[in-house]
Amino acid sequence: MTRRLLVTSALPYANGPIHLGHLVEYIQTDIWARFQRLRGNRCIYICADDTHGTAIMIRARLERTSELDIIAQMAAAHGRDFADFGIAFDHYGSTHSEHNRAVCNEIWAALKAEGAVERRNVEQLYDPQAQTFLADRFVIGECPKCGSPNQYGDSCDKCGATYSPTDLKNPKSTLSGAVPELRSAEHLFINVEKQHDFLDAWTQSGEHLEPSIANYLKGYFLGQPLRDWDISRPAPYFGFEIPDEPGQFFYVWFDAPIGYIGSTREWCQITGEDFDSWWRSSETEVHHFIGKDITYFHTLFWPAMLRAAKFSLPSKVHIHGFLTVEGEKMSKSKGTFVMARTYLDHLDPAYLRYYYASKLGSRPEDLDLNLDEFEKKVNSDLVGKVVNLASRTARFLQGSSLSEVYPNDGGLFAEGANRKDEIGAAYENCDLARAMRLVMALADRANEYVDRLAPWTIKKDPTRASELQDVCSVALNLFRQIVVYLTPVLPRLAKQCEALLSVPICGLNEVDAPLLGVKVGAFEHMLTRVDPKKVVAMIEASREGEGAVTSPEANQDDDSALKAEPIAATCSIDDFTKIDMRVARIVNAEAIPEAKKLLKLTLSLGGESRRTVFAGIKSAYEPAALIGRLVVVVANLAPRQMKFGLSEGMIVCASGGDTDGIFAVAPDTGATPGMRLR
RNA sequence: GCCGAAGUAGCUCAGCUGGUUAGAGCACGCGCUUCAUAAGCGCGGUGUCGACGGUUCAAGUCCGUCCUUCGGCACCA
Repeated sequence: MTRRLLVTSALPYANGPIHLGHLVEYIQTDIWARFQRLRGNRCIYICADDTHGTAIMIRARLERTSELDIIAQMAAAHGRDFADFGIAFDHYGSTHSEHNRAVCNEIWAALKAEGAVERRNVEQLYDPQAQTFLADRFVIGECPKCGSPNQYGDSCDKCGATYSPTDLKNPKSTLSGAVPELRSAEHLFINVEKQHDFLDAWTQSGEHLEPSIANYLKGYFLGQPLRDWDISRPAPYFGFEIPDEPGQFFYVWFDAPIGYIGSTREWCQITGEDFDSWWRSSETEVHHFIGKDITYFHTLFWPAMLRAAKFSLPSKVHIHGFLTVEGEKMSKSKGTFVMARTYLDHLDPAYLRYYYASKLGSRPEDLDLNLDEFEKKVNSDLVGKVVNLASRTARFLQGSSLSEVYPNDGGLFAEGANRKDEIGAAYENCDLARAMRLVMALADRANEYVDRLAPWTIKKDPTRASELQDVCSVALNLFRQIVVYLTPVLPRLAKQCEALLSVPICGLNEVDAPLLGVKVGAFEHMLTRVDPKKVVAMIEASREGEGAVTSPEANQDDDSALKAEPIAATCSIDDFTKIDMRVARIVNAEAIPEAKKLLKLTLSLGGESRRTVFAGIKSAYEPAALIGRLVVVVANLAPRQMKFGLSEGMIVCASGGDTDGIFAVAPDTGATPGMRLR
C-alpha cells in the first residue's frame, strides 16, 4: 500500500545564510523524504523562507533597503545552498506570499469563529519619530530599581531586576534616540487553554511525539493553565495585516508555521494538485521535522491552530538536537561556525550527508561534528568500503557485461535483500545511524567476498574468463545493492552507479534481484577522499577575529553582532560620566555550586577597597584563571541583592550577535586598580 | 534547586519485552594481499556495562538511592 506523505522542515529565517547547523535538519528531512519516494510512497517535501518580523524590518532599515529586497536576496541564497547540498524540495515558497496570507486569514477566521480570539490592551512604548512600537529590546533607559543607565526594556543587566519597558526611567528608542511615548495598543490573543484537553490528548497519545518530548510538555506547559498567546503586533510591522483589524499584523510566529500550508497551496496551484487531499485528508500523513528549540510552537500552538481550522494534524513531529562542532557550540572565533556556502567552497556535500546520516538517531539528541571522525568515517566507509567495491572489480569487466545467470555467491546477495525490511525500518524511524551501520555491514561482507575470490588472480588465467565475469558480476551487484540502500543519502552516487551499469535505480525493490547481462561501462571515480587540508582551509575561512591578520580582507569583520543589537541612542558626555568605571583586580573568584551561570568575584580597587560582585560568566571562565586579572568594573552601580548575596557592581564584558561567548574587558598593560575609565 | 535525557572498550555508539563466555565501527598492534582512490582481508587485547543496595534461579537489561555529564528552567543573560 502506498502512503501519501507531506514532509516539512522548519522554515529558515530570511535574516541570514544557511549554516551547518541548519543542514542537520534539511539533510535529515531530505534523506527521509527520498527514502519514502524510493520505497514507492508518494511523498512531497515542502519548505519556505520565513520572512516576517521585527528583525527583518530593522535590518532593512540598517541597510537602507526594503524588506522585499532582503527576503528576495536571502531566498535566492538559501535556494542555491539547498540545491547544492542536494536538498530536493518539491516546493520552496515564502511566508510572504498571497497563498500564505490566504491560509493565515482562513485559520484566523476559524479561531475567531470558535471564540478563541481575545483582545486586551497592552501598554507599550512607541517611538514617535520612527513611528513604531518598540519591542523590549529596542528601548533603553535607567533601571527602575538601581538606576543603572542604558538598560534594556525587559531587565537590568546590572542589578538583575526584571520589569516592563514602561517602567524604565528616561527611556529612549534605540532606533531613533527619540523619547518614546507610552501608548496603549490593543493586542489580539489566542486562548489556547480552551484546547487544553485536546492538547493533552494529542501530545500524550504516544503516536506523534517522542516520550521525552511528551513528558517535557506535560511537566512544563500542560501541568498548568496555558497562557494566552499574543499573536498580533501593531503597525508598522513587516507581515500580514489582520483582516478587519486595521493596523494590526500577525506576529511572525503565527504566520511562519502556516507557511507549510501556504507553500503547499502554492505548489498545488503550480502542479494542479488537489489541496484538500494534502492538508485535509486522513489519507495523507503530515510529518514535521524541527529542532528542539521550537518544540512548543509545533506541539502546542500549531496543533491548536490546525484543529481549529480543520486541517490535518501532524502524524508525527520529528525533533532533532543541535549541532556541535568539536564538542562545542559553533563558534565564529574558532572557525566552527561554518556557512553552507563555505563548506561547499571546500568540500563535497556527499561527505556531510553521509556523516550526518551516520550520526543521526531517532532521539532528539545533540549531534557532534568531529572533524577527525568526519574524515575517517567518510574515507573508510564510503571510499574504502563502498566505492572501492566497484573500483576494484569494474575494470575487469569494462566493455564486457555482467553474467547472464547470477552466479552462486554463497547467499550474499539474498542476504543483502533480506535486510530490506530492517534497513527500511531504520530509515522509517529516522534511525539513520542504524541504517548506515547495517549497510556498511553489507559492504564489509562484499569486500571479504572479493578478497576471497581474488579476481585479479583469476584474470591471469585466460581459460577462467567466465569465472572472472562471475566474480565481478557478484561484486558489482553487491555494490549496486548497497548503493540502492544508500540512494536517499547519496543521490549522486546512485546516478554514478546507474551510469556504470546503465540501468536506473527506480526503487528500493531493486535490492531484490541482481542485474544480469548488462553492459559494464568505464569506471570513473565516484568520490574523492576527504582531504584534511581542505577541512582545515574551511575552518580557517570560517574563522573570525583573533586569527593572524594577513590581508586587508582579514580586517573585514562580520557585522552580525552589530545587526543583532543596533547601536544605542546618542547620549551626552554627562550621561557617560554618570557611569563610573574603574580598573579592578580580581583577588578572588569562586564558582557558586548551586548557580549555573554565576561566579562570585572579589575585586580590589586598590588599597583596602574590596567589592563582591556576582558575574554571569561561569560558562566562559574558570575561577582560578581569573584570579589576579585586571578587569573593568562599573563601580557606582547600585548594589543588588541577588539570590546568592549582595552584588556591588558589575564586570564589563563583551558579548553579542549569534557568536557565543562572553569576554571580559581588560585594560592594557600598565593600568592599575582604581584608575577610572574615561 | 526543579524538569528531562544520558552514563557500556582510547573515541562514536549498538545491545528489543531480563537468560549461554557483553558487541560494531574507528583508532591501535601483528600478519597477509597488491585488483582498487596508500584501498582490502585475517588475527588480537583491554571493558568491576557510573556507584551502592534490592527483586530474581538469572540483570547493562527491572526497582530504589546516590554520583557525574548534557540540555531546558530558575538565580541570569
